Amino acid sequence: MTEQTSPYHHGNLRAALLAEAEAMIAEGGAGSVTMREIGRRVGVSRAAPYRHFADKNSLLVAVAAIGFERLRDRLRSSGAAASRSGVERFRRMGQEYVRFAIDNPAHYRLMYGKEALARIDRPELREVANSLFDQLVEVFRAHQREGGVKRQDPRTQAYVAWSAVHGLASLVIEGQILTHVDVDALIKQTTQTLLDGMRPRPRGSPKRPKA
Amino acid sequence: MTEQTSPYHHGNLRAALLAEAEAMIAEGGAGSVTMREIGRRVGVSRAAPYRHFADKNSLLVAVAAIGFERLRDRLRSSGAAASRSGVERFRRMGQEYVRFAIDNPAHYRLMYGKEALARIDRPELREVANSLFDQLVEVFRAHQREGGVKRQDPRTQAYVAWSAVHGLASLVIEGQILTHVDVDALIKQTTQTLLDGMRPRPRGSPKRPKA
DNA sequence: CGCACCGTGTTGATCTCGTCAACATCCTTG
DNA sequence: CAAGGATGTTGACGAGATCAACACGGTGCG
Repeated sequence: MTEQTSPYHHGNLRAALLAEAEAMIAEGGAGSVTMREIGRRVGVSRAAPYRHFADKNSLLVAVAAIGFERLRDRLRSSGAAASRSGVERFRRMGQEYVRFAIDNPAHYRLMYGKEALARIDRPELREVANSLFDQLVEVFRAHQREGGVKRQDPRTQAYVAWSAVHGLASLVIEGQILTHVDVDALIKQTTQTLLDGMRPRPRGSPKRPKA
Repeated sequence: MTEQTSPYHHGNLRAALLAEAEAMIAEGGAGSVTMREIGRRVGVSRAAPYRHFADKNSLLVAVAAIGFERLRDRLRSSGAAASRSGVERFRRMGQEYVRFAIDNPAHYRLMYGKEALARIDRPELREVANSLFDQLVEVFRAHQREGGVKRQDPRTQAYVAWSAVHGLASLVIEGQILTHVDVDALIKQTTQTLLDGMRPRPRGSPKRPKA
């Protein structure tokens, strides 16, 4: 396996390209990714990548899809590892979600940036993103059974929660939140607000407090 | 003023460039913007834009800044026009915020996409974005006085709310939310959840319901 | 065993871009 | 009216995305 004599055929170019692309994204953002440079780094010619990806966009879509899978798995394991309490589990997942974005800002941006990935609808992406969402829905369904949240369409709840964590993650990695702010506290505040806002009303629900 | 003889000097190129750039962004996204094409459309040479913007990125930053101003003003007037009730005002603003993004997806994306705007920190952008945020903080401050929301750092509340609406807007324009979903309902659900989650506890606050 | 074929790589060539440099126009001001 | 600055123009570069034609190597068939 020790191909020191640079064999004509790489052996596993596709995987190498994906890995290199991911590395470049982490280093300089998706904008710094170049088919030529990727080839250079992997040690192949500029056109070689085209044997594995129709075009640059396809390569980026593949990288983005990998990101979704990774995020999904990370949330899955963090959810499973959390204590039994649905609340705690929810909190934990929210935290992991934002952490993932902070740990991989450029990759995260790519995952959600339609701009970077041309405007075509890529079924592959939609699919893996949906599997992430479905996981969230499941959490709410379970949480409803525990009585922790209001009984209503869990998908709506999932969308609201997803919006909140994705929004926070996005604002943080785009530098919109002042640096001196305690992000962890903000995450907690966000998940807590969501939970409180979705908590079932004891009985007669006074829509307005008073004013 | 009817310069039919294509005068050597355009007269107001800078403004024309900004307008054209914005139009191109609306049409094909920020990625479709090209210095050469902008010049072409406006009727000047490819290098002319460089007399008004140091580089492409500067032009885009200027367009993004305009977007923030517009969004800020839109929120301002929608807030002012709303009924006196802080709750209603808040709801209205959230709705306007998401609507703005839906009405100008590519522009909105540009505003928040560090990727599209190189990674440099542009003070101009930060400033106008902050003025938007400050406005939100004010709303919470006022709402606290009315007793509509918990008394705590209003900036934290503003961040949480901003995250939620920005996240929702982002997911919608990136196509992450299934098309058949009622976005307006989702907006309402989001603002309501936030309000409920931030409502002051009557008295002894039972952190956990029971389980 | 020898060869046609397919999957992979390679180099050459084309087209679009961003941007800089040198030069042309105008307008304003002294 | 001439100097100077602002605003435009064309020519030239170098980087990139791709496509086309051609080279390598391993495989399966006769």
